[in-house]
Amino acid sequence: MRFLSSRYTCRVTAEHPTGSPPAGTTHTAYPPGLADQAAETIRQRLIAGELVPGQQLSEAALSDDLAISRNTLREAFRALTYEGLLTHQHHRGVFVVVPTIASIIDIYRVRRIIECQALTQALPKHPAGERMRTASAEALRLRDAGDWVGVGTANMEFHSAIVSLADSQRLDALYANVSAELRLAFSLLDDPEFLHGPYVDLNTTIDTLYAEGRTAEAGVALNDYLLQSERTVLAAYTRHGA
Amino acid sequence: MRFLSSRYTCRVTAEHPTGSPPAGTTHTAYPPGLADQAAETIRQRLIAGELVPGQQLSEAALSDDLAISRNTLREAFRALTYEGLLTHQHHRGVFVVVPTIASIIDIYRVRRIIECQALTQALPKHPAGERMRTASAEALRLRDAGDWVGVGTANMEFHSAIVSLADSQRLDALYANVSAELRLAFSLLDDPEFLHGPYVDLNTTIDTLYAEGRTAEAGVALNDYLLQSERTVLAAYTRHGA
DNA sequence: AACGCGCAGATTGCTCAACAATTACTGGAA
DNA sequence: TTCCAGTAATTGTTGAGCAATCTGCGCGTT
Repeated sequence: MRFLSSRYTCRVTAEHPTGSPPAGTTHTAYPPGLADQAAETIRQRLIAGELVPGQQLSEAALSDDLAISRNTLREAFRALTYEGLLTHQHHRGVFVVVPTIASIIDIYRVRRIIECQALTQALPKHPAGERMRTASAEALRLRDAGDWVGVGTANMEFHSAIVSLADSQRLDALYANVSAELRLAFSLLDDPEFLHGPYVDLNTTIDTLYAEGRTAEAGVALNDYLLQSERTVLAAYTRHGA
Repeated sequence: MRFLSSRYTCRVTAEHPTGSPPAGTTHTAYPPGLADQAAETIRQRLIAGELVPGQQLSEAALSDDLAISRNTLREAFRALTYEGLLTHQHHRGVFVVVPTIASIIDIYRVRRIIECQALTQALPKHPAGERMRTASAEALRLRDAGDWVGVGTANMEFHSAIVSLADSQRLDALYANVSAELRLAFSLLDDPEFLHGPYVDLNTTIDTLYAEGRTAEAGVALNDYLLQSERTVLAAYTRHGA
């Protein structure tokens, strides 16, 4: 079957001589396409809590609801599975991922390695610094307003900004996935004040440390931050599971 | 459309009470399924050089060649696109990714952050240490045999082992993707001796530093290693592109 | 009552054929 | 040559359909 390889139209397209799509962003073209739209819809239903961890997603029901064909929905499933939000069991169907202790530990391991390194090695005056500032300020504001779920999203934006200090599309994409998966775990715990409240002040601390150019100190502060957060989440998880 | 959400069979399956598939490994069940097989076949054709960067993959031709339907092939495309090996342009088709300077810089940025941190924070006597040892020995052996492409794969295995020191499935998966993409760039350059030769000895150096528990020194050595490798690759790339 | 067995019923895996939408190609006309 | 149709080819998406597999239920046996 080797000899068949010449069958594909082997024109090395001159359209993207060295350019080609960034290969690290959306991976899809400008008018999104139904499969991508469906994936986005499912993503938003996940963060809205309409789909809960462990729930099965029936192809027939969902394709009917989204008004797309089963084949198209399957493509969306494939994408979301690779993002870590759904699992696919052969001949059984796709399910919303249920976060485990192991996956939470894994996620925090990833976060410590990437976030701390990004912060420690960050260049001063990086554009993402502004994102950090506004996110931490927003978290502060929403905490005083009692909007704990808003605090959660602001927190996530803050950490996403930290990762983007590293200037890597691939790390940004990984973190987006990891972050979405962690949100699933939080939704399972259902105590946003306890999960997000204590870290608002730590955000501003890290924020100002970076602004002052003390990135090394900011890095260790963030490490402590994440270790504490991990302990909290795991404690809540085991308490909740019992 | 909110009220429709109850239409899906909302049984929280008791089959994976807290377990569920690891969610970080293959994402698919035991008998792989045609789409996954097709994705694997395409992957191997990529590393075999049968598919070159920039080449278009026609749905009709490939589905015919692989003896699967277009829809199934599309699922495979979706997967490979998320792995960073293919790009998808709306209404134009899928193409093998052509590595750019920017993507190479990005990949090395990821590698420095993850590999160095994994090595620096590595625990002693980690099982992956054995993988490092055998991989670096294999690279040494293959270099003396003049098998430079073999040296390349041994090198990749060595670095994959370093990443697995961090004990994170997600980092392992990310590194697998990044590594495959980098292989694409190497295939474009087509000078394995120049690209892999100089690093065989550095592998053993890092290897022994880790074995002696001097992880900090190993980490900085790896950092220099990667910086040098990046310079080499970028130089070859610009030379080749001109 | 508990356990195993087997048979529908439902769901997934995959294929095929078809059509709309878009892009690529080809052949003139200016 | 350049521009601009018109045509061909490819992708996007659908819907039906069938085989393979899983699920659940009833039934008989112990």
